[in-house]
Amino acid sequence: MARKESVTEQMILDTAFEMVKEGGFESITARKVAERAGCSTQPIFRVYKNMDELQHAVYEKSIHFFLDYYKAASKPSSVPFTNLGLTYIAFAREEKNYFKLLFVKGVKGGKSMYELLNGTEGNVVKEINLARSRGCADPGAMFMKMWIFIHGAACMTLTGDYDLTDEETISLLEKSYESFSQ
Amino acid sequence: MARKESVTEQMILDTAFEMVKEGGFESITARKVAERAGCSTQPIFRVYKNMDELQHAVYEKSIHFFLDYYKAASKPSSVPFTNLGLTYIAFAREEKNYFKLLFVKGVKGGKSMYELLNGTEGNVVKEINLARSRGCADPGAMFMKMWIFIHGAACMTLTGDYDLTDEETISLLEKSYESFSQ
DNA sequence: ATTATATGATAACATACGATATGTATTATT
DNA sequence: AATAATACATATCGTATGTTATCATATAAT
Repeated sequence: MARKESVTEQMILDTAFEMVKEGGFESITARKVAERAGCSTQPIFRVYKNMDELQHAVYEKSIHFFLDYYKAASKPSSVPFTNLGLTYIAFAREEKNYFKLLFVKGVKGGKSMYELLNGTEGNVVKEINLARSRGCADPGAMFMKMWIFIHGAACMTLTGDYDLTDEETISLLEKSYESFSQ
Repeated sequence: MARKESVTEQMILDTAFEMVKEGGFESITARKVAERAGCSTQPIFRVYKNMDELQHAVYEKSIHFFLDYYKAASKPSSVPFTNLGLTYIAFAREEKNYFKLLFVKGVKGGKSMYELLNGTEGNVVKEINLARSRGCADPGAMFMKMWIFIHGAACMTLTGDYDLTDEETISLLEKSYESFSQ
């Protein structure tokens, strides 16, 4: 009875998501997404009630993107929080616009930094438990200090004020953990 | 011979600058500035060649605003960098949009974080010298570590992930300096 | 083959933006 | 008072945005 769908929700969402990588979250407009997807603006508003809905979908997809990014990069932890931190900083360097969207801008109704970090795998909890098992007296306070430091480095990569290699970053984080342990 | 000026550059700049406080840098548009200043858009483009010029003037004024803010809040340093850091974090909490403009967004052709911090008074250099005089072996590395930490706390106040009192912040910064000294 | 209907392209509407042309108001000089 | 020069308001242009109405079309069910 009905005409076959030729522009799917996946195509629209993927297109919008890709546009964020280079152009940032603000670069998503109905016309630009349509042009890049090779269609008119009509299918966008068929699938999504309005642009807010599409933006929210892109935000959610960015969350999964980060969690996948972390999963792929995660190695067995040597010093607690250093691996999570290294990945976080690398993500800020390599995926600036997604990092901004998730951890800097503070989207309306978005998830908190802790919720994002902990994810579905309980990453933060795991690291906190690791710290405890290694004799850290107050793993929660340790996480706070380490994360302030890690987030600072990540944000400074955005403005070009932090530019260390992964090896240097690892060394810096391990030394910091040691310092905060005293 | 000529008509008297009733809309001055100061009025326009002050209006635009005030608008940033609540609405952010992006809220500055020719029409909104004009409405708030009680004039048409014409005087804006008489004084400034285009909106880019006005934005740049607002950016410069924001720099002076930060430097004045720091000057007013600066106390004799106890532990190096803690006072500068406390003020920086307080500025992020109380003047979110100016903080974003100066230290997060990275304006085209804008000053680097270090340039802004050091300002006309050489604030950073003073703190580095203080650290050296107190026996710090590598004051430059100490500044880097301390500032990554301080910037992290400041950025986390923007998203509500850091919410300590000034007293707690001072204590945290002093302990961090001590930790990094080991 | 016909028909019903969702799909999507075209075009348009309403709004907001930077920027500018034009006419009017105002002021100092003559 | 007349004149010239500048400032300002009004109106407008061109563009970009979200959103929607119209309509041709493809396609599955009959």
